[in-house]
Amino acid sequence: MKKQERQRYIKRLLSSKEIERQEDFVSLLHAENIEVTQATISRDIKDMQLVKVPSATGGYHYSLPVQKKMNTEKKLKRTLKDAYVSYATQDKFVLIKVLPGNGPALASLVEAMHYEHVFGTLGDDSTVLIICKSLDATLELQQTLQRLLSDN
Amino acid sequence: MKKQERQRYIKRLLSSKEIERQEDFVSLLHAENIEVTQATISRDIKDMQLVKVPSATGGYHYSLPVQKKMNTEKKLKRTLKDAYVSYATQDKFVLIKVLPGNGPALASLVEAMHYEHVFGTLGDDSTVLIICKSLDATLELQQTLQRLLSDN
DNA sequence: TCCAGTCTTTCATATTTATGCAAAATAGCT
DNA sequence: AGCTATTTTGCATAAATATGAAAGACTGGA
Repeated sequence: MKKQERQRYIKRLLSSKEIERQEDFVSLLHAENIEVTQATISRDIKDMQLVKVPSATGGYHYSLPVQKKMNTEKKLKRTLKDAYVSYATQDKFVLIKVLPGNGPALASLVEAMHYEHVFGTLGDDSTVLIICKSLDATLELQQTLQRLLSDN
Repeated sequence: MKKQERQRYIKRLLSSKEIERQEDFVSLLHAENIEVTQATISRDIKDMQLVKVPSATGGYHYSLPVQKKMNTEKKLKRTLKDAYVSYATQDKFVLIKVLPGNGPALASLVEAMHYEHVFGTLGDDSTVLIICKSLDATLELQQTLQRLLSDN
């Protein structure tokens, strides 16, 4: 499946870069040896229901749809609350201990959130490692997680 | 304040109609005797961080920003959970009883959600009345509220 | 009141996005 | 494989959106 694979790439790009224009997708995909035109990207965006969000800083960037984001956050919250054991941070890392078996699920939910600040995520049976992009980012992520854990 | 007032109108329009293009704002505002050009709307949209969402049905429509929506829903959920007493529906109405003092807050949160299906909302000290646009709409709203009440 | 600074709007247009249509690719059949 | 139906894509361009620059409106002094 060609289209699906491309859309997977698109999702990945969403989380890794600030994408301002559809042409950006075209070039970034080009860099990964995927050739498409802006027209196709426009249709992908419609398919995937991505939105172009005016960012606080004055620009624009594409982002996941509202609905999906809400659902994912909901699941993430539930999983966190259900499985959370403890966490620790060091440098740009956040390490979350969870009940056995919950690591992969939690990791993939964190990934699905496409957090701006997260560089990568990795989950084994009972541990999730989140690598942030900076120290500040780590702090922010920590707060986000704390919020999810504490709030209704 | 001219701009702010206009932006207030824009928010109201958001909830009452499916707005597909910026020009739609221009005409709808024109109908309310507010004259603006598309350029201004474009800037308002940037200011207000509205997004153009590809809807499931194939079209597009403008909508409130992700962040705001998530925050509002969160508050709504909390308020519902905290203050909920009972509810009943009849025709296109949903009547929610809440603990004294919580009506206005709940009503304004419901309004802030700009639910597609809601025609109007009204809250006194301990009651919120939501008037839907159709019977189906009423059903949907009921489900939405139920979901908010029951889920984590 | 008059002015300087700030903010807002429009006009004109550049930039970006969406889409009709034809071609190409893909998937299902037999 | 060979054929047909369906899906996906690119091209060309229409449609929609964003924005520089100039003009207009508003603000708080002097």
